[in-house]
Amino acid sequence: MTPADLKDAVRAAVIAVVNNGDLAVAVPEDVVVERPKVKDHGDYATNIALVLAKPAGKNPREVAQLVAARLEQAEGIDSVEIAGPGFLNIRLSGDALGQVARQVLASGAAYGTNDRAAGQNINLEFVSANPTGPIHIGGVRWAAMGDALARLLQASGAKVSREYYFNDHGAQIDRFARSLLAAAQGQPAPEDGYGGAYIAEIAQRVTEQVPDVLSQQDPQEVFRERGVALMFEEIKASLHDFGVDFDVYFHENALHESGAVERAIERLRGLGHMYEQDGALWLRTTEFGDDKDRVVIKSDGDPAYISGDLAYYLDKRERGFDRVVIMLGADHTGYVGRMMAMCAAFGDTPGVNLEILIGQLVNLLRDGEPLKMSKRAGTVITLEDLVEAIGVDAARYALVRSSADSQLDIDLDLWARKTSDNPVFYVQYAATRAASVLRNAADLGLTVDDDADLTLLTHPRENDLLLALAEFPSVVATAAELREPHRVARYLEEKVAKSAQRFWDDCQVLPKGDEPVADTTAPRLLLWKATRTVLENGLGLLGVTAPERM
RNA sequence: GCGCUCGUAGCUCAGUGGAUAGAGCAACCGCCUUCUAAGCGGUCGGUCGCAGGUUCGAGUCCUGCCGGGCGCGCCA
Repeated sequence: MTPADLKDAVRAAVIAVVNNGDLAVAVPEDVVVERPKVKDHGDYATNIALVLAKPAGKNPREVAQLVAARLEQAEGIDSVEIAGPGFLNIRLSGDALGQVARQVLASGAAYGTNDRAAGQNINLEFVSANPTGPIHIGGVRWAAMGDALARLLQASGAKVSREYYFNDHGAQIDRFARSLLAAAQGQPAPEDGYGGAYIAEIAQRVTEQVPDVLSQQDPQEVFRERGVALMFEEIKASLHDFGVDFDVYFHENALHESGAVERAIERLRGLGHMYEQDGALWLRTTEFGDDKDRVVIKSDGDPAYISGDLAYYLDKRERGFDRVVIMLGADHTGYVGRMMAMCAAFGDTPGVNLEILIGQLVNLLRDGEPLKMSKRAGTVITLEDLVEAIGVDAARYALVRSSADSQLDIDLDLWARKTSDNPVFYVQYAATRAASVLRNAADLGLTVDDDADLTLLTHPRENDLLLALAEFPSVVATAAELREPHRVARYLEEKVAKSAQRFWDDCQVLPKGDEPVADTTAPRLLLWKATRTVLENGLGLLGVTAPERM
């Protein structure tokens, strides 16, 4: 009996009461079944009676009694109590709960997947850091969270394309090229240019590739082209080492070279949303809620930055994506209005066809002090720095375990620690304990028996753990739907790992010394295997490994 | 000034309108001759920034105010 099964049972009970003529209401499509906070309130609770009371014109406790009487008859349900204003507190029969472990094993690596987003074709763009330098800490949050979200959406049945928008067009690239040239000539960085050791390094590599670069006719062009390519490879490589690979690396330049920008502008012109003023071409975004209209082609004839966004959005839609999701840093909050207006100008629905997720900034702390970053001083903290300090698993976990809405402080000392203070180690330790029990069992010649008698799992710790495992699919679905991967991390930590550690502490599994094999050994082994499966699957969704031993 | 966002325990953070607001850390007290003590149990700790409103019910939704962050260019 999973929560989903229980929902069906509750709904069936309501239908029965309605068909019986005792209740005159429309049966809701979805009913809420949740784990009560207080243990005395049973395994699950539903507020269905409170929801139906008003439309039914009865008081909630009356409705509760009608539904409870039916629900109590359902298979797998031990008891239903009416509590408080009209909650139904439900207790499952021991066997129904134990079945969860068997279901986990039957699904294996697929346990937790769901079809809530089936049929959606999603384009997920994230990181998209400029190719003018290494990926710094701001982009890393999205690398971890975007990749986790992609995995979650896929686990919910969506088709997902991970995409990286590579801004290799425009003035910033010129500044980058000038900076490389200056470095190669042994001159200081230009006033508006980029500094730091990586500039010198890239300049050096370009010089190695083209030894006579400085005597060529247009050396800056050589530095631009080769420098961008080298930076691009470096960014791709460090993301790959971080466990993040994209399906498409889209070059902004392509939009300008292929005529896609012009086509997008023509489309909008045809829809009547473009106008000329002061020698520039404008998009009337105010018509769609933006606070000012936006210049698309500047009066000097050059395309403004937004022109690329127009063409890029249209391109994504034409490639067949019905949902375009873009993850941006807090320094891009000002974009949202114009992007949504643009989406509407194309005749699409903002919030559905286009979603923009904004993530707040990340601070790194060492010895309780924030690490200050300065591009000028070259004290930029990069993805590699973070990985070097705490490792890929800890970095990814730290970055996804908090809501993107809140600014995040990452204490490097804490996350580098190999103790239980460090949340990722806490979860991984639970996973290794599960692995170790299974390994030790195998050494004793005990295999996991799918037919183990699960009614023997009656200990409160076993009960808690089973309830935790049963929640996994709905946690995955919710996290995907709300675009909140942190829900998975919190679930693994606070529900699964916690329950598993307690289970370990109170419920011996394997015989010690000359002890005979206990009746509980087989069902407990099965429960451990199910636990290991959920931890593996859950950590996998976050891009974090589940080690066999530590 | 306008817009977005955040404000929950000493600290870092959970809590998609439900019951007595949770977890980890920190502090203090316990539990290892036996499957990993890298763990477990317990104590302490809160006017959910403030004030109104909506609701049977508000940390959650609405309004105003206070405080922090970010953004408001024919830059990209």
